[in-house]
Amino acid sequence: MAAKTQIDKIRLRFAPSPTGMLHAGNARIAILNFLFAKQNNGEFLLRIDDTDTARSQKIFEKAIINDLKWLGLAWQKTMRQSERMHIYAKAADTLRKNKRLYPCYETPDELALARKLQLKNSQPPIYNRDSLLPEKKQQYILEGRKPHFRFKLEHKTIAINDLCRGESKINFANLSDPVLLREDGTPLYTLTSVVDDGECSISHIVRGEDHVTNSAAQSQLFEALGFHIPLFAHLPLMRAQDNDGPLSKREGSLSLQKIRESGEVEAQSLFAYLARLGTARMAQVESSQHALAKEFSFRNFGRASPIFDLHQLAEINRRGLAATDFNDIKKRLASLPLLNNVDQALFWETFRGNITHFDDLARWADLSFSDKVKRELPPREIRSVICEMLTASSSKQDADNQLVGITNCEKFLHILEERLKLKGAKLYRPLRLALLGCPTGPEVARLFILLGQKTLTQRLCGENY
RNA sequence: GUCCCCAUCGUCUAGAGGCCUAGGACACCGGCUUUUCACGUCGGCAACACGGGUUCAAAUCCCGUUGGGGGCACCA
Repeated sequence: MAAKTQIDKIRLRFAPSPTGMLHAGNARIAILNFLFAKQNNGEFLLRIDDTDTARSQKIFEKAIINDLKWLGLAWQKTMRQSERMHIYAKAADTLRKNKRLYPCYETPDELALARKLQLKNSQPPIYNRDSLLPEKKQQYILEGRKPHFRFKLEHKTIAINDLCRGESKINFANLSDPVLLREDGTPLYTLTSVVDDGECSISHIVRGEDHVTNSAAQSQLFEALGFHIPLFAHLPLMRAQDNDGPLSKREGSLSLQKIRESGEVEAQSLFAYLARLGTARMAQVESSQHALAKEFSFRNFGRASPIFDLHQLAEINRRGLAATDFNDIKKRLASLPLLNNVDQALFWETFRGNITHFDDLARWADLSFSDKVKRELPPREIRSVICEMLTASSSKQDADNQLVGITNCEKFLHILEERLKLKGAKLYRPLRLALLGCPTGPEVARLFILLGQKTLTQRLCGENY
């Protein structure tokens, strides 16, 4: 028995169905699988669960792969269930031989009606195994019906150990025998997933708690097919902020593609947020994949379903950006307008602490370098002193006071304070309005360096000075 | 309807009977620092859903109520 759960290598998978866009909830599950595999030097596989040919689309598959790459996930192998149909047929044969697969003849309408009736009578809507009755079966066959096939669950009660939820009991009498083959002979998820997980020796199945009953039924299927049963971890589903229901059932605003295209969140920030949502470390600053993998543990996660909070995410994003090195972002910086002739490293150093989203940089670039921005010259008394000083500092004789380097700029401003007998907002607000046309922003000394003496003189003293 | 899971500050959570007049992080508010934002620092606001038990003692255990999430497809 011990051998049944023996794990030779940690191997995880993320298995989306290409029937729509990935949303933040899917991404979280993908990330958690990835991190656990990474932590244990295991493998991480991507499996496209495209057995539902009516709903699966190639464009969704591409979008999913794009989204996962954007998030920074990497995987060893990509599989497609549509390419493995012969393998599922073989597995079905095995089950038939073992008398675990039996034909059923009810139509979808009949089944739906039966469920409705059961609910009305306070009964759980469980399949009643009518097709197992010889006389019913006989009658159905005489009617010329084509069968679909169900897996016969053993009706027993077992204890399941879930890495997230701990021990819980499951009574199989409360479950319907799952349909494994459609009337047209094509296999369903319950079968294909187990066959693939078994054949790939998946060690851990990490997914949302909407799968708990699936996992129970599938554990019997793993056994019936002679596979080791993987370890299971079912995480509480994320909820949306507006409490408008679970993410797993919703599309739209929280689709990864939309989040990505909005440009409001860095992939790394989203990754870190989703990796820790539901744990007590949600807002930690250190967020490299390495660090996240190292600290990962299923025990860290609460059992209640957490809310996806955009404000919290924005805060993580802001702090992440403030800590980002120029080298890690210079490629994207180059795509911003107005920065062609600008020292971009300097620009980044100047503004990285003043942005929440990367796109905020466009506004700072505009305020810094655009001719169209309205800026106000400082009042005359400030202007006259500062312009005198600027002229002096630009002369070669006064090399000591030239506006090069942050120290010199700070020194310059302190002298200005003393000469004008002005401090704080009284002095700096007018300077800001003159330099950027905006009363807030980075240190004025930094702006001095960024703008350079010529622009500085123009904006503080006017064109004709 | 039924089965499973859950219930602590605005948010994510710590808490496995006395260490809890409930801790942390983020947000928020205020002081300091300061040249604005930020960073830093100090402080503040702020929660055990409700009702019954059990116990010398309950956020913690039990029961009920209420509330939330999930499952109950020829979807995945």
